[in-house]
Amino acid sequence: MPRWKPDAPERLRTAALELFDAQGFERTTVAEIVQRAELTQRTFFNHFADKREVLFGLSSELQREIVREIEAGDDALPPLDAVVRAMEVVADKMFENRRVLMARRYAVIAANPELQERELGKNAALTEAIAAVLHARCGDPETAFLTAGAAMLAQQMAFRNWTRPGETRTLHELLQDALRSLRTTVEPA
Amino acid sequence: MPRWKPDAPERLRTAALELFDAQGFERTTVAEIVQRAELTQRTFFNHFADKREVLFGLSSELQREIVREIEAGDDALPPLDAVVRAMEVVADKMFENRRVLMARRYAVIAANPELQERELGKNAALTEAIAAVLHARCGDPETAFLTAGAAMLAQQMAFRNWTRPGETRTLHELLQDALRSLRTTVEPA
DNA sequence: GATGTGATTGCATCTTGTGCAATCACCGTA
DNA sequence: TACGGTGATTGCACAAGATGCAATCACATC
Repeated sequence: MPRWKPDAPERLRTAALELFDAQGFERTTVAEIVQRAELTQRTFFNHFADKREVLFGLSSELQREIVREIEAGDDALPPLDAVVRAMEVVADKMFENRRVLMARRYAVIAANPELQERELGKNAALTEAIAAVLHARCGDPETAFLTAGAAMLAQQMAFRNWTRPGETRTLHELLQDALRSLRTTVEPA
Repeated sequence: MPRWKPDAPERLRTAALELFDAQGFERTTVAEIVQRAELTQRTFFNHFADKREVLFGLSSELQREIVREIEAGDDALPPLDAVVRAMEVVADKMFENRRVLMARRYAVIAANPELQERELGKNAALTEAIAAVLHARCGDPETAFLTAGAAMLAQQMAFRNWTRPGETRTLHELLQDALRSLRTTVEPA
């Protein structure tokens, strides 16, 4: 007989998502989450720095993968294309098979300002990480930052569309579309 | 004899900035802030939704002004130029004369993740507001969002440089530079 | 002089988040 | 088998942030 039921973090994550989905983030207390997961508050805060963080377990892995993919990618590609290409690869690997889950999670985040802020923070960290890789690879930090920011803009747009109900295209395709749109939008008249 | 010393919100803002600057955001309690401002905690939370918000008094005005300036601006300009132009005008009006104050505030924000998240949230709200104006004016919401996002990217870059110690160019100039860099960066090879 | 308004306050209470010490199944080793 | 170390979990006390509600009282209005 094991001392504890296994995989506490995952139990907390699913309990939290279910409750947030059902009653909203603010009207859900950590006490409720840990009760449903059969754990204690102290354990919750052992695994997650704060209440919001329970929704962002994938983001560090996402960042690692994208950085890795850029570094492994084609050196000859223009930087912006290289980054978006990496995003496409990672999207296929990490997102396409969990579309409904991601959409549910995204809806929860979209419904709450605190969670949106956290999401923006994660995106900003990812932007910096991408900029750092580009800086190391090509040169000038400003160009690196702008390239990373532009890629993230395309990613945001693609992701929004991907989670829209009724949308059937893959995130991969939507990323390519978004990059094209971005280019024609920014292009000097 | 007036019942209270005047301008409670402003007293809270300056007290907070001074303390955050001196000891950092996390090591400053609301109790300390209100003591320095000769008010009570309850009054603090009457004026500001939370502890962070005390640093973001300008952002609603900023958003109003930028939106107004876009609406009043030259209709013939390409959208991205129109937005950046509006930002330049507002920068001249609201920022150039408070450079040191803005830099101090920015340093405080840059030193704390919670404040950075709030800043990102304000930026996102501004992006949406700009996108809404463009959407109303030109058409397609996706293009509007990408244009707004691109302009904000340039703004972020310009602002970073503007608050760098030793930088002497105006935010206006830096915005134009940033837009040029962005265009050459995103441009297809 | 009576009355209503609104900024401020006090108090009770809830929630989030942290530090610290204790528990005890599990694992490797003698 | 016995023994000791490890590490995930827990309990408890407590600081700080945040909210609801009722009370105060200078000021403006009539």
